[in-house]
Order: sequence, then structure tokens, then C-alpha cells
Amino acid sequence: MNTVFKALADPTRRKVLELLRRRPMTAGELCSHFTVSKPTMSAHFNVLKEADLIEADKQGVTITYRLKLSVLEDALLGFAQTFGIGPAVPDSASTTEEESKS
Amino acid sequence: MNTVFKALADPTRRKVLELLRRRPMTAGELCSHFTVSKPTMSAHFNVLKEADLIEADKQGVTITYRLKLSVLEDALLGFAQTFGIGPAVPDSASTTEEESKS
DNA sequence: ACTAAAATTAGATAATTAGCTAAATATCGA
DNA sequence: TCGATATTTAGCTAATTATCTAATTTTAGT
Repeated sequence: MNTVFKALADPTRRKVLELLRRRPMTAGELCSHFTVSKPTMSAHFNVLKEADLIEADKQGVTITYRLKLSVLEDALLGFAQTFGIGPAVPDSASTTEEESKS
Repeated sequence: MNTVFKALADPTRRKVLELLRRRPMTAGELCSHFTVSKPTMSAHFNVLKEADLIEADKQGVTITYRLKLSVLEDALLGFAQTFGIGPAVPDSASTTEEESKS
């Protein structure tokens, strides 16, 4: 959990996660979205991997990174829950008297 | 937003926030929960204040810190929303066919 | 086997950060 | 006004971090 928050502390890494939100991408593809050098990006990938926020899949010479959304979700919601930060439950999902009993 | 995530990256600061969750506390009171020196704690308070996660209220010689929960909430949920991380709506609040229509 | 391409590791540096002790500031009560 | 108390500021150090360039590794194609 500490590693997750450490990983999220850097804007470049947060953006990497956002890029991986839609679809997995190769390291080079990800790099093309940033101005920093590839080794620097590689280090960022490592931090994200250490935090278990992404996973790497090697095909031949290229490495595809994929977001582990459930890990991010668990960390974020888990922390939010500590503060009773309530999921903004939409009106349509409001608990009715009947449902409360179950 | 970046300052918020930077602030959350440190475990001591996260714990300060958790302590302030229930009730406001003075700087000294907060310090008593940690082994690090007071000046170090004071620096942590500053980081949290910069991130607008806490606010200070000075009464005489003591300073009371209070959690700004809404700021934490906005940051966390705002970020979660970027990833479509849905509030874990409890089973009891699951959308029924009837509710879907509204 | 050679070359090109994708990505990493190695090694260095500058900036940031967390921590300390000592000193300063501010307020209260005697 | 003096002394005690709460907290911060100043100044320093050690550790971590983000970044770079250069070199290495690994694989695919010719």
C-alpha cells in the first residue's frame, strides 16, 4: 500500500496509468507520450511494477504493459473507506427500506 | 492535486490524516502518537497544509489541526473517476430493473 | 553471422526529502 | 517582567529520487 501511494506521487507515473487505462501498450509506445528519456521511463515502469499496478508481458523484443486496475481500485477504495469517504452512490442506487433488511 | 498525492505518499502523513479523521487535535497531541521529533512533525504538518488537506487554528499557544475531509474526498474520488473506478456499490444497493428505468 | 530495433541495466549527478539538534517566537500565568 | 510551555524556524546531514548518457541484452530479419 505504501508502494502504491509512492508510485502515485509522481505525475509521469499517474499519466502512464491513465494511458494504460484504455488498452495495454508497449514500453516504446508509452515513451512516445513523454519527453523524458527511455531509461527514465523504464525506471518509472519499474516503480509501477513494484507497486503491482502494472504487469509486463514480453513478446519477442517488445514488452507490453497492462494496467492492473483491480489493484489500483483496492488501494484507492480501501484508503477512502478508512475515512468513510463514501462512494458517491448514484441516486438510482439508493438503499430502499426493503433492501436494508437483507 | 499533485501536492495531494505527494502528501499522501508518506506513511506518517497518512497516519496524521487518520488521527484527524475523528476529531481535531493539537500539534503536540498529534506528535505524541509518533516517535519522530516535533520539528519533523511540524514539517509534515506544513506539507499537509500546502496540500490543503488540513487547516490550522491557533488558540493562544496551541495550534489545533483539523482535517479537510472534502479536499481529500474530491482528490481521491476525482482520481478514481478518471479510471472509472466505481464506488463499490454494495449488493443491497444493486440496481434493480425498476430502478434502471428512472 | 551481422545488423537493426526494443528495452533494460549501469553509473553518474542534481534536486528533493525526511530526519535531527539547537535556536527563535509567541503566549500564558505568577 | 520572568519563566514555562507549545510550536515553529534555521541550519545541517543522509537517504532517496528523477534524470541523463553510454553500454548491455535480447530477439528478429537478412
